[in-house]
Amino acid sequence: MSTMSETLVTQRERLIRELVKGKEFTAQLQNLLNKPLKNNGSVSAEELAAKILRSFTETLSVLSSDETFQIDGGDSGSSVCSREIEKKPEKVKDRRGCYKRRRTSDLRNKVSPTMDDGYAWRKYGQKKILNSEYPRCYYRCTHKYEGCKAARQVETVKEDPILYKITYFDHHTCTDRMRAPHIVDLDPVESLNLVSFDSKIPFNQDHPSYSMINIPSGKEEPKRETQSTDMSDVKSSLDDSNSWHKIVPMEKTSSGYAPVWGLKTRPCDHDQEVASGFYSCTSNSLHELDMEGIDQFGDIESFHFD
DNA sequence: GTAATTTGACCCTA
DNA sequence: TAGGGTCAAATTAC
Repeated sequence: MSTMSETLVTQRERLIRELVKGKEFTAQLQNLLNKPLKNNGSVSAEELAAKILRSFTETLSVLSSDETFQIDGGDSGSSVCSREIEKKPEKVKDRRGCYKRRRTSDLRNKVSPTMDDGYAWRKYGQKKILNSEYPRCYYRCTHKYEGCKAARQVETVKEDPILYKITYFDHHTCTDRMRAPHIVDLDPVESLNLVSFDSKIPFNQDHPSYSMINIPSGKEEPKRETQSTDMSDVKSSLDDSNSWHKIVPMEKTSSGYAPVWGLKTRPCDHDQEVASGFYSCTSNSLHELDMEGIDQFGDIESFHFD
């Protein structure tokens, strides 16, 4: 018995060692990728990639060689257990052991004025949270039963009830995006920053935290207060000097509110690069939006900037 | 009829 | 043991 626990400890140590190595190699690779022209002389990107691969292969081999660490083929969060199939005669099913709590390591947080990120979500629960006046809503990907493990939790931000705090778990393995904007294919946390078709605030409401085009979409929430179905309305809304702000969500910063992002290939003088290839512009006078980029369904295919 | 949402119960974990 | 995550029957919407 003690031999078994000793083996387990050894296995754990190996796992931790390998994962730490993998993390270090990844950090080095990231460094290299940030400075592709300035190789620091120590290791090449190829070598690092090979090391990372070896490290994770080793980790996986440890995991798969021991029953204790068998990777659960099912859902990391909830799962339908065999007990359910056994159809107990009791009115209340015994669900003990039916699900595991979702792991918290692979989660991403986002505060957004909109819940919509282009994916199709199915709500499966809602909970009142202690010391919070707003409930937390639980969603999983509509394609869960096709194997997609993505899930998210949505909460109204206490300090700013027009905003949602969205926590994403796992990544979509399904490819279906209900009505995704065709700008770039990013993680939901990123992509929901780009364009949204669903908001808590009616178009033109003068709230400091954000403003954006309220483009009609195929499936709307019934509670929508206003929506424009005429693209000329959208275009006219772009004609004023704040047009850029109309399509760019504003984010709380230490100095007030600022545009969060913009997808541009060519920055202007006012721009700050907020991520590689992404610029946020704080000027009011600027870039004309090419409306040809918006198709008849309201999907934005591309933006053209002057 | 089917799909989505609501909601109370169940159960895991800190 | 309380709080929170998930299940699943009931209800609602389409």
